[in-house]
Amino acid sequence: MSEKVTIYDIAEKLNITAATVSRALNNNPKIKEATRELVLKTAAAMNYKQNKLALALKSGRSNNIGVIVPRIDSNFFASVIRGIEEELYPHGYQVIICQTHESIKRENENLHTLVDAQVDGIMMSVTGISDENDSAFRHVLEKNVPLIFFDRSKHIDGVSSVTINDFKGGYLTTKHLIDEGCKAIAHFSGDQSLDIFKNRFLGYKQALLDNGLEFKEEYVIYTKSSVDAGKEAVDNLLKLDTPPDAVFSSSDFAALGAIQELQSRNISIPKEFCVAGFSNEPFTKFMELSITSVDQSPLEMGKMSARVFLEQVDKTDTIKIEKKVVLAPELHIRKSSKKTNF
Amino acid sequence: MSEKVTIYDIAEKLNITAATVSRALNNNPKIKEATRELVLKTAAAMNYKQNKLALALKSGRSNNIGVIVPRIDSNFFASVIRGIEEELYPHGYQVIICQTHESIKRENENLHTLVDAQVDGIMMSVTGISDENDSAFRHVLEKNVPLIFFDRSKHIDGVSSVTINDFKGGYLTTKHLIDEGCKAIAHFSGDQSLDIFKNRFLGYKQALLDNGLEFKEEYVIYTKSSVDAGKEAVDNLLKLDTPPDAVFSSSDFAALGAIQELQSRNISIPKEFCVAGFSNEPFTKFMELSITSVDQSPLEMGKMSARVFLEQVDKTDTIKIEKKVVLAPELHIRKSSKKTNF
DNA sequence: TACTTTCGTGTAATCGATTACATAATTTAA
DNA sequence: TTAAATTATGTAATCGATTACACGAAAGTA
Repeated sequence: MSEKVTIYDIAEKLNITAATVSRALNNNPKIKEATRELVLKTAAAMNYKQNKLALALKSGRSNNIGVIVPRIDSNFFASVIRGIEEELYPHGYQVIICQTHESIKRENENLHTLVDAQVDGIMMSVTGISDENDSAFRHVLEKNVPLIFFDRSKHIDGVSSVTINDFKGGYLTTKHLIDEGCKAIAHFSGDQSLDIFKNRFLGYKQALLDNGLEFKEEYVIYTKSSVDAGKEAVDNLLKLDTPPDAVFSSSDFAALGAIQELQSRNISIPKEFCVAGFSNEPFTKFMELSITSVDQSPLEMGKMSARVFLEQVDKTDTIKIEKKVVLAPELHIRKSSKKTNF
Repeated sequence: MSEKVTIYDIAEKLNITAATVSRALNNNPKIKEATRELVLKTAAAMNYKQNKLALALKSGRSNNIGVIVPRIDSNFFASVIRGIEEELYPHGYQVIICQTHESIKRENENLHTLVDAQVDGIMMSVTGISDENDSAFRHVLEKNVPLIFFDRSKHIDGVSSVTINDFKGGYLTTKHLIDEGCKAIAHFSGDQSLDIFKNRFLGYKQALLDNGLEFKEEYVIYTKSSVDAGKEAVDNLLKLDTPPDAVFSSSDFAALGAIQELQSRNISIPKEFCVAGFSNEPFTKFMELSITSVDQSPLEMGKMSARVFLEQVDKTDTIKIEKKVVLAPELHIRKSSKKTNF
């Protein structure tokens, strides 16, 4: 059933050598036109398909690129991957997916596996929990495999990145809450060893200071990105002597939890308490009480990452390119924080 | 920078041949224990890494599997892929992602590309729009590449599938609406050339008949899976002489659209009108008016697909295996359809 | 005509690993 | 002690494509 046809089979049939067949198929200029046409016709007739594995071995390029994300079943990461796939499809690259589940060990394994599989490039969102050990990343770079961080980035020489301006995202959102009249704004942060959470926090803080509001350490709560974590965080905030009247959450899920908890206590949103999230998860706009959130344009981020990869992949090795692309965040103001009239 | 170490380098250093090195590394029983240890030690010292591409060429197996989905940025498909990846990770397979965007042309291209890349198996959710041309699928089977359909399946000899019992899902949901006292239940369906939509419809119809309700053609509306489509569909239903008092939607998004449209008309849910969806998208449980929906256990579906693949991949070619796994749907009853007390 | 280019194709090495077969080394049996 | 059996290793082909180099034939030049 369906014997594999090789260039040797074509060569034999035409009484020429495989070298000539290869040249004809690759549009090598030093081949007679008549021969080329004959080979092409015969190849088509015999249903020849190039063996990519042989090509990959010979060339050292697999035409695969690897993508490493904490998990794929999150709207954000799935959208980024969609963008990557769409941008790379016309160039003939296949996208290999790896998940870390926020495990450094898994991240390192994935990096090594991808290098071993000789992918032509790696795009990833790092798993943050601080590890001093960059050896897996260095291993990638030593092998001259282009490495690109998206969203969650790290400072490593030779690595390009595509991120959004998280500082600005935090700033804009906080400023918006201030403009709505909020006086005591809390913040849900994530693991600040990750730049994204650090910068959202810094943007938040700066917006407070620039607008004459006091920054209170007790208003900053470190939460996981989950509904339950959001509930618990609000619970803690409301126990304070002077509880806040708004929260800017680095996570939409935590923001949702906050809203659910506030509603269960009959605290009116946005009248008594405003809530804003981050990531613009689909549900934020679907809710009846739609949730204000910062869009990270994941699709664009994926496409941009792919473009950066394409730029790097064919450059001569001599010049080390390191490109930092920063996308603009976009604040979507919705009911959860809009006190003033629509 | 980081020369690639091959078995020839190891052989040279130890004054033996590459064959011996290969055997030692592969735990071939006919190698002297001392030699094996020496090779292993040397390989480790030299930081040897097996070249997967060479192995793939020699063995004809790439250790990659392909997954084709309409789009990746849907919670359902992303979760299935997550399941596949997690199940296959311990077995050393890498997962290649392809999107069709519901285009048959793209689907066929992807199938050919994956076969050309010599993946060891393909798992996919078909793009339904009726095409009589099964040649791409047959091409896969001729090459002896295990092919597994999940969720959206097709009847093709030699192809295994993992689906849920959509008929039952439709039946259960409709029965539930009847039990809540609904007398005139409408249905939003999708492209019925896809079994999933056909079967949900049939389950719906059967539940009506089994419970003495009239089946009305005019209550069945074919919609896209989008919020706007749901709004429009409800709009049309309400124009009928005897408008329905409930809808079972094959899409959560259309169900959401229905709810939004009903609410904008001040029709009370679930008191005057009940709504149920399908897929158990995350937002259905997040809404204040949470939406009744059928869970398809996508994670389990992915894992199961992977397991079916693993069963098939090593079987001798002589026996043709064709496994049909049908998972049970699970109805999640929520506020949008729960008239009676909680 | 004789000599140099140019053109088209063949030869053979290469990418890195695996493995059937051959052979050398060692052990066992007689 | 010698033949037979066993064990460990080497030799070389193979997977399928690409490509530097060699070479014969055709074309151009003097």
